[in-house]
Amino acid sequence: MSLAAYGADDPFSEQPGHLPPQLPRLRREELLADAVSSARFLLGKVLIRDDGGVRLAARIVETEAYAGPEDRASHARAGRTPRTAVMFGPPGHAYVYLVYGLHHCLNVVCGPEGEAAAVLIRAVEPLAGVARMRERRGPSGGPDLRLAAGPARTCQALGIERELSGLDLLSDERLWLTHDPACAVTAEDILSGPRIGVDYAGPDWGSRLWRFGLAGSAALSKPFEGPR
DNA sequence: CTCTCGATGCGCT
DNA sequence: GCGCATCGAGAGA
Repeated sequence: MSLAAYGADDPFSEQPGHLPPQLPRLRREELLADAVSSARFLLGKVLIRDDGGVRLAARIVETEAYAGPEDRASHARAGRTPRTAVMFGPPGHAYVYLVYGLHHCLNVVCGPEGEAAAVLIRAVEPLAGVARMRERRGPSGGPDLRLAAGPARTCQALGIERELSGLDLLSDERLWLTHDPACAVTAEDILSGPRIGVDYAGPDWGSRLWRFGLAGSAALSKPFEGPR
């Protein structure tokens, strides 16, 4: 994958009005599958953010699957509430929430309408607009490749907060999902492991290997255990 | 390197 | 009122 393809090395790439390469958006039918399939599918897809005219781009390298109301680790476990209503809607919308009172996390709603399945975006590799991401992350941002190595770091780097919850990632002009062949991932490069921070869900739902990551990426939020 | 702990807002039981 | 799909600073080894 080359940063140059996104104009990251172009000093004009972060000026308002700069036109990014036209990558095709994901289509809604591509997100109709269950949460586990969708979590794997989203690896290698490119998230684009229009941050007040500054174009940010990042490759998704880590995800987690959340099944729906029956999944004791999912926010949908309490049923449809004002906060989680978007999860019960059609696939392709963003579900953004505040956790621990200070951090935001981004999910992609997937599966048929009413299922309330979703995929948590846990880490991305910066592709364009790295200077802006660094500004947003502050002095503890670390190396470029680790600017968005975590679900809350991803939201902080991309300027994603609750006001964006509910937007349609397949049509919105502020945040959307695209295909880029240069960023594609093959099945044998996908690692899996237990979801992070969901022990409260009990031994069954808490131990499912529903966290997925791109082998070899320096942007993973934490290592995956075991060989391959 | 690993571990512990505090920050902090709010949705839901 | 409880408890969180996290992060970063600081201490110790």
